This record gives sequence, structure tokens and C-alpha cells, in this order.
Amino acid sequence: MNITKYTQIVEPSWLERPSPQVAPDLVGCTMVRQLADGQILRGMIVETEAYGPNDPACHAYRRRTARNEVMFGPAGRSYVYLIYGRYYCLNIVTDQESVPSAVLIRALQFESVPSSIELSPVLKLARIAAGPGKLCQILQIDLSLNAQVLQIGQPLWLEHRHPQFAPDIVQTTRIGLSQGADLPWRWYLRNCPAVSKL
DNA sequence: TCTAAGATGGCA
DNA sequence: GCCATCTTAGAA
Repeated sequence: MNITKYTQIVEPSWLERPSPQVAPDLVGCTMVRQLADGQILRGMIVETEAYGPNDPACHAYRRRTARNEVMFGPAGRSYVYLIYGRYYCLNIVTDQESVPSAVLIRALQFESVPSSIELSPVLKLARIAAGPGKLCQILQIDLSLNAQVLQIGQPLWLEHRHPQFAPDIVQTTRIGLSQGADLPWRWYLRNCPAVSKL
């Protein structure tokens, strides 16, 4: 089975569901980043978390603000934010318009080291995009990629997983939260070295 | 205006 | 375990 050669683009309508439904379905899908020079980077999504309405850990829990605005918009756009003044995190906006909801992409698995990346021994390939901040570094994502429509020809888009690929997905609680830590809204591919060790 | 905390990651 | 680093949102 060649997962990388299957390129069925994810349409916004497929993302118009509650984030806890979309998040596990995104595990095994491919995140695609096209740089300004045309170079394309691809990584398989191996870890996700859902955030949604009535969720105390969601950035939009209290009210609509300039930062979380895109979460209230239509599905199929990016939501990028700065965390700890140091790293960016990438989310996929989900659900119906006006319902603040998104899926955080926490880890990607690459099949080869992107040529845009400084060397890096093969030993480290498995973990070059292990973590929401690290994957944004690899994909060269910053706030300029916030609120972008995910479609081919844009800087970012998603491709469905191969129809014959049935990932072994584990469901558990989210990471790094002080509120809403009890909700089992994190999913990851079992036995994948890029997944957070928690 | 002021300030505490944050969906992190690297290093000791 | 600790800290870099700075935006955001809630409090005052």
C-alpha cells in the first residue's frame, strides 16, 4: 500500500462536523504545505486534539475575540496562534459557522527529511515534527498563515488517508491543560514515535 | 493600564 | 525541574 500516492483532497464539507468527530478522522491524513517557492512538504498526521464550544480549554470558551475569530467561521480554514511567545500551533477549523471549534495538529510523521531542512541524521527523522510547535517550524508556519482556506494551490491543504489504511487509533486526554483536562479529546496513532510521550 | 497564565520545547 | 519570551484576556 502506498499511502503517499493517494491524493484525495479534503473538502470543507467533510470538516463541517463537531471537532471530536473530525479529530480522529484526521489521524492518518496528510498535511501538505506548499512554500512560496513552490516546494511541497508532506507529513502524515499522527496526533490530534479537539477543541470546541462549552470546552473550558478552548480559546473561544469565554467570548469571541480577535485571536479566536477564525474558529467561529466556516470549516476548512487554518487557525494559527502563538504560544509562550515562542512557538506557533496549527489548527483546522471545523463544524458549522458560528460554532467555535477546531482540531489542533500535534504531530506529523515524515517519510523523508524535507530538503529545506538543515541535514538532520536519519535517527531524528521520526521526531522532526513531534509536537505542535515543532511541526510549525518544519512547515514554516507563522501568523501569516492564520485564517487561510485549506485547498490545493494555497499554502496549506489536507489529503484523505488511503481508503485501505485503517489506522490503529488511541483515544485519551489532552495535553498541557489546566482546565478541561478530563475530556478524552486527544487521538493518536498507536506505536508512532512522533507522538507526545505522555 | 496592569498582570498572570498559556493547546511548548529544550536543556540541566 | 526550570526557563525562555511575549501575546492575550481578564481584572482593576
